[in-house]
Amino acid sequence: MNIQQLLREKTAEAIFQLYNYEVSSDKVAVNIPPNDFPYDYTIVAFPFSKISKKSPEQTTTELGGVLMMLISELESFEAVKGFLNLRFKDQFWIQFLQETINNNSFGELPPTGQKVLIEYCGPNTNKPLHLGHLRNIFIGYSISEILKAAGNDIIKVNIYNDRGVHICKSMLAYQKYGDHETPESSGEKGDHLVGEYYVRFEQELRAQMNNLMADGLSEEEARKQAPLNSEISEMLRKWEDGEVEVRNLWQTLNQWVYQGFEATFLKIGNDFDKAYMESDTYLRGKSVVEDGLKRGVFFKKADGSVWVDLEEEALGEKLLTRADGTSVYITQDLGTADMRYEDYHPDRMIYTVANEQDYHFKVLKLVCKKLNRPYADGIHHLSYGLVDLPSGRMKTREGTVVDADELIDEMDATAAKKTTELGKIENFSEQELLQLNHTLGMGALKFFILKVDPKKKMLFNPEESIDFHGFTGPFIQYTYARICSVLRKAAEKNGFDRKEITKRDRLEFKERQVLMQVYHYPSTILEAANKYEPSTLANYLYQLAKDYNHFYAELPILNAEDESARNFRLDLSSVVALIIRKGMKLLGIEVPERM
RNA sequence: GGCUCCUUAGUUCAACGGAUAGAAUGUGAGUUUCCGGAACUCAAGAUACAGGUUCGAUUCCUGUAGGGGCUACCA
Repeated sequence: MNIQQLLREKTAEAIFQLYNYEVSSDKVAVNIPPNDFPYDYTIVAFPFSKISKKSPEQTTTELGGVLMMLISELESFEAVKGFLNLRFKDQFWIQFLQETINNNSFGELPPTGQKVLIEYCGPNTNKPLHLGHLRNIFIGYSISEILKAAGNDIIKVNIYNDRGVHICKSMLAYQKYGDHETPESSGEKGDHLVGEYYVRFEQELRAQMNNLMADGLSEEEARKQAPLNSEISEMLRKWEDGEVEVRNLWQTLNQWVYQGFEATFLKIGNDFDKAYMESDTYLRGKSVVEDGLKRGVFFKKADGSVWVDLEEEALGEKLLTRADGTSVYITQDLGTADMRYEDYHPDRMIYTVANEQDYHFKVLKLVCKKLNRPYADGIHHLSYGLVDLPSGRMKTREGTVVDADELIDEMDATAAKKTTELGKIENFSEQELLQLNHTLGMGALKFFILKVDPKKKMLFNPEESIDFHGFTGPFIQYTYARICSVLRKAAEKNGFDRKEITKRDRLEFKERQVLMQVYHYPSTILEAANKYEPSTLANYLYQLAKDYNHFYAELPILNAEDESARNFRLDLSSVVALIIRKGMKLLGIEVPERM
């Protein structure tokens, strides 16, 4: 059993013994004291002095005395005010290492039997991915891996927003100005090529509007009257009617975009189990709305538009289909949700979508409930904060959007520069060097993003390149590479056999510190999974690497004072390396054996 | 305007209602011929403001100031 769990239960037992009073064990606070503290755990005993009707010190002391009798692994305790500090025997921790060194599945939690479907990425198919998508993808991918480690079955899905007005914009611009350009002929990545036509459309539209506004029209009027706008509406109509020429154009451009996206996914090490297309799900959504209308869950206004009344929930009235019968955003989501449930019957459906859509997902869940969908309660909006620039939000109009492919290339280049400067890579082949720089560049980028609590907005400054020192991915990767180096040397010298059981009778402070951090790995996985927070794991791994580096700086390993210390420290090192490798993997980050 | 989220060192991020609010970066000063110096050590530096609840508040409640988001028959 987990120590903190044990302490909670034994504390409840002790309080009952002492004062004949029942406290629920999950209300007992067990903390981990500050890092340089000589005690392992702290029980907050202030609340018990009300029960005992004695001073906090006295109550805490009495509790400590009883716990010493109830838990044989305890070595000592100390009562400071209402804080009960507990120290476990060195032997307890040594034994923990011995068990862990032979446990290949350390940190993999038992199966929950739950099936979880997680959606992330969700791009429009009219322009390339940007930094915002990267945060989304890194969070989505990492949470998937973390939930897997926590014992769940995971289905990772993408949703392509592949139809609608915005898609027609790039199509129309290509039709007008494209001149049969292709990714091959232009040498450009498909998503970037299509994105250029999207921008081109906006420029041309702007020009038309400016002319109209010069004639005295308001901006709003100009937008309505611009010829390009009616052409867009016409194209959308043709698309909905399935007109062959438009559909072919649509297919062609979208294929280019998908190929571009795939190339990016490959570079960042991302993959999906399935992709849904809104062009497939929106019709289904319409029939969901019709069905709800028949059942009286929704209502129709005089103009023919369909609404749901959410006044009771203080969310107002929400449009579900337009007066002309066409679908809106939420219509598609209703169809998509049904299809996913049919496909997989998941216990939970997670939507990784930015917090600007908090309202939308509240409504979606509520509407699903009103429709009595069996999956309604399992809907969870994994709402994350936007990535801001120093100037504020990224804006397409102002050209401040940070392109994903460019950023990835820059990270590789920065890594290459650092690697060359440090000059530790003599024996690397060209291929290995490229691989290493990409590993480090992606490690820096992913860690930079994932170390921040997803719920919070975060800031990215394009002027300053992402750091490789301090609280970073490369810091942890370096720690791993250095451990590998030590283990290699140990193997060369004495043929160190990890399976040999470590014998040790007492611990140095730094050893104990690392060991305790190792101990907390499984509970960190569980916490990260429950809170949907890769940042919890990222922070943990950084702390582990830091603790290890302190240990490494202070105590010799290969030249340890005796054989048992040497073997023990090698065991400890290899367990830390294992956790770093597995833990970073859950963040989507690889670790190199040399760097 | 209505709803909602946020405000912690110069800067970027931490802290189940618990001890002296942690890191990183930047700044200054250092690291024994020692297993990898992308590391380690030391110093200075912060809870927007005013109340309230509590043995105890960065955390919970109320108000003020400043900022973000939503408030489309866009997605």
